[in-house]
Amino acid sequence: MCKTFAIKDDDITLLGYVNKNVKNTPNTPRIRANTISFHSDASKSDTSKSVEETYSDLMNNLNYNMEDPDDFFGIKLSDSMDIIEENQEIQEDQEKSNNSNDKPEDEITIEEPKKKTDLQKICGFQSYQHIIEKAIYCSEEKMLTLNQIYNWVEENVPYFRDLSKNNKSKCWKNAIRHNLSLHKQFYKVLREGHRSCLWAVDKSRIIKGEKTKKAAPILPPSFRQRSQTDPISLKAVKNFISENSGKKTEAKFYDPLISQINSISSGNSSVEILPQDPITNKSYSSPSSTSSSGLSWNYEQVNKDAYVSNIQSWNYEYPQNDYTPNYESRFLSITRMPSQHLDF
DNA sequence: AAATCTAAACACG
DNA sequence: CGTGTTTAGATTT
Ligand SMILES: [Mg+2]
Repeated sequence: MCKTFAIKDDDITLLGYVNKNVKNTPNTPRIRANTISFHSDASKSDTSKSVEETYSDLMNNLNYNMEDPDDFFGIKLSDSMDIIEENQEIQEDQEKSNNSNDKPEDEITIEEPKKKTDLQKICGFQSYQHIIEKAIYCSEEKMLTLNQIYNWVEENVPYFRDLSKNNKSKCWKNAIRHNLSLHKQFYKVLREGHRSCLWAVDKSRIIKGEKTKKAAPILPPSFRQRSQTDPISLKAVKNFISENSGKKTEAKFYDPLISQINSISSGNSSVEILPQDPITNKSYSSPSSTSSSGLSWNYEQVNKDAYVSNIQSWNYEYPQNDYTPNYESRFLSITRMPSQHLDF
């Protein structure tokens, strides 16, 4: 169902910024750019197609209305221009704040960072884990409640304090909770008579390379959420095509059951069975493992009969939740943007 | 490939 | 509704 044509040539990687309503992080827009992916209905892995072939392959498998040449899957060319300008502003702002970054007065001792991560540049801590550890280590009892961690952060990390002042604490507080729960070095100390627990740190609880087993998801491909990266304007695509005429593309095939492209391990799939998508009547192969969110898992063997009967029980009503199926499979998306952009 | 970030569903008192 | 647990897609390293 999904086929990714990554443009291979190093010199033609750039299509443009499409970053306005970054769907995946709507509250924290940031810059990105880079490879183009054509998600189409093509069913086989191809390599070395020309850009033109790739494009026509894409279009032949898609089903959409081209009547408005300025409108491509909800994004208007004019909006694309706005997007570029906004991104330039964002970049300038970031450079400015980087340059004018004299030491904040609330000095906290920070260990010499090994890596300069984005978070490091923004707030002085390498990751949320580091922030939480610091907060807990700074406490008398080496234990804090969630709310005390929030408070420590707001008192000691100007960046997050400012976010809170502007009513934008939802994301980082969520991230704190997420990290507390997810990472094994943070453990709970229950208290009698209190609703919430204390959190403590024990780094020896970290188990490196720990894997989680998981059953293969049983959901019809058509119901699976598609990439959330932004669609781009048709005009931009056409420009790209004409500018890169004849150059070779590399097609990467990936299983429709799994949407995180960069995590699919090639392993020999024990799950050859697989399903035909009842809508397209196409069949797919499945990778044996994927990882996401820092967790990795191996798929358990899927029983064919069970799988088939599951398929037969699929319900093709349009669901009303967020996981709206996208039968058209028509997204043309851009991911991983580098530092340049193309004018279109 | 692995780690991290952002977002959000969901449970529970 | 605040606290916790999880899943997941995107991004960074
Ligand atoms: Mg934990």
